[in-house]
Amino acid sequence: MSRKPDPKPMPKIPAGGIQPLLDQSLCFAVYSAGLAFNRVYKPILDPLGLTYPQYLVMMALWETDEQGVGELGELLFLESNTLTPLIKRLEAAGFVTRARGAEDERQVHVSLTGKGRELLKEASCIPGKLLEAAGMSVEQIWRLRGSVAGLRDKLRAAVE
Amino acid sequence: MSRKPDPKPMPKIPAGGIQPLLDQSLCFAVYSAGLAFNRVYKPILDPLGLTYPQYLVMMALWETDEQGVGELGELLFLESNTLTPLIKRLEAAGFVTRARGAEDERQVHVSLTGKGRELLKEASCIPGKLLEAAGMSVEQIWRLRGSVAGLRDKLRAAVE
DNA sequence: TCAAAATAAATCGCGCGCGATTAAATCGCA
DNA sequence: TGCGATTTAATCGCGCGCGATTTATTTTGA
Repeated sequence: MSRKPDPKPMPKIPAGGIQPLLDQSLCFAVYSAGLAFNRVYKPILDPLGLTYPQYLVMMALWETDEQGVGELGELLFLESNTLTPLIKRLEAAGFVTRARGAEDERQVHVSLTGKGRELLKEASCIPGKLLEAAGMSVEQIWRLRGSVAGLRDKLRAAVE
Repeated sequence: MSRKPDPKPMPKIPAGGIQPLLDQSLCFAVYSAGLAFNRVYKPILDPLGLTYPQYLVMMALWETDEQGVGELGELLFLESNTLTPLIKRLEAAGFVTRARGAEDERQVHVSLTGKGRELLKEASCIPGKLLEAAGMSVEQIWRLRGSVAGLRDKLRAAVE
């Protein structure tokens, strides 16, 4: 078990600044990996009638049913200007219902319909398919997930 | 130097499938990290008059001037339906010019203007700013970049 | 030679993300 | 109690990503 030598040399970043290079950028790696995930998910989610962001909302609701738009936004790091039309499309597709809160009429509670709960059965095979597409061990994926989530949290902290 | 214990237990994925969970998903980590990058870049790129995808195209051109739409697409993993309007906006902003190829008139060559080359000077400080926002060592970032790019390549290979 | 196939970019429509703003309900506090 | 401040969601406009299609050019092979 010897350490594999890094195939590319690590770039230096002097204080004066450097030329930003595409394939040396972590941001571009994350950006293009996001595109790649979308392309893997597309043929898997199309038969379910979901887009990828809609799938994320459904995941949040399968985990905890009946959540407010604001709560979903905190989980997904999205605002109501993104979530409201997305959730309306999920409602139009029959997966969720939207209802104003009784105690606080500013809030809108999003709940799964029977059809929405049923969809979880068909979705349960998705993590396995992604695991195969990623072509990495569960351990590797889990470590990478932690690193990327940590990066996200650092970046979020940097803009307050 | 002892190994830090993983704060979260690694999930099992039995063959029958499991409930997909948001914060255990590598895809969501990448998705939300992408959102976070965008939010860090916004206040940095706004003064330059660039969006984040436009900045990526400029990076590609700063590295190699005069590239075809197809070449840029291969570098950035984007198609002409995304790049054409984006590049037209860069042209309208005065950063690039577009010209049909002389030998093959189907191709459109994108070249930097003087203004576009000038912009590199103001952009050279960006990697440093991002390094600070990420709050990680250069070594950590470089390793993570490699892992995420490797994941992207595996995912791309999985959809041909 | 020349028409069919292939290739490159552009066009169109839709669903995000998000900054800015608006509308409505609740809260706070004099 | 009442009125301004705050909170919550919704609305609007713009720039991506991308599937599907179109247009223009080049390549091909009978």
